[in-house]
Amino acid sequence: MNAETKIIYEAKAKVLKALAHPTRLWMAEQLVEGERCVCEFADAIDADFSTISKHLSVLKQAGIVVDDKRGKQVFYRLKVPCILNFMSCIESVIESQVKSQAALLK
Amino acid sequence: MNAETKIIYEAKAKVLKALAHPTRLWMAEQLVEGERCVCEFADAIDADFSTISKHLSVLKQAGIVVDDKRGKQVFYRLKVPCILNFMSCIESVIESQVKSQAALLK
DNA sequence: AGAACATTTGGTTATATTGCCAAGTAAGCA
DNA sequence: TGCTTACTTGGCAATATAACCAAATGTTCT
Repeated sequence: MNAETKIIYEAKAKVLKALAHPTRLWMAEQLVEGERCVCEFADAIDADFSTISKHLSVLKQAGIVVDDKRGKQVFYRLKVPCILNFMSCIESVIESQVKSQAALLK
Repeated sequence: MNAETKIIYEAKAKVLKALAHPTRLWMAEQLVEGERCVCEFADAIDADFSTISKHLSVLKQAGIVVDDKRGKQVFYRLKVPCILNFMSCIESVIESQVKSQAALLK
């Protein structure tokens, strides 16, 4: 792995890392259906407002979402909408794991 | 977000987390082309043998790879081969970021 | 059986992440 | 202008991750 490859994989990993948290992943998936304001996430998630804000900031830093302040509210939406694409793969990983564990119980 | 949803997103996040490291992501992508033994990774990656082994163990725990000991060597391969699918999306996130940054320089 | 090789595991330290609280900012309303 | 609402930011403590070294395991070769 040369220096350039390393930089590329660090960049890719950073994007994945941003999504690799249950709350952030859930928020990203919600955004597939359209923009949401921070208050809507705050209603749905049992965590401090500041925690939610920080999670959104991680997604923003990673280039996954963009924010848009309108009046008192801040709306977030997906910058690159293809995130939905990989969830089916993640789900098949989990499914395959569940099957392996079930096989062990036999 | 109810308790069940939370568990599902924790499981999904765990898979993403396993891939969210430059070395592990690179290894997973290498495996798209076919199985590799630990020694092959050790040749390509500038890190301790034990570090590489631990990374592979994280991928295994997450259900992304399976291992297969043959003689003295241990071969790893993808358990669920669709990982390639999401890299194009990650790449477009990065591309979009590069464009945003380029726009700022104008 | 003992040496050599390939890999894993345990232990430690450095660093990063998470989540809460408290304080700060910015917009709209009284 | 001051109050309230909607967030963001800073700071801190708890926990998780990462990398290395050293030691352990399992396999083949002599």
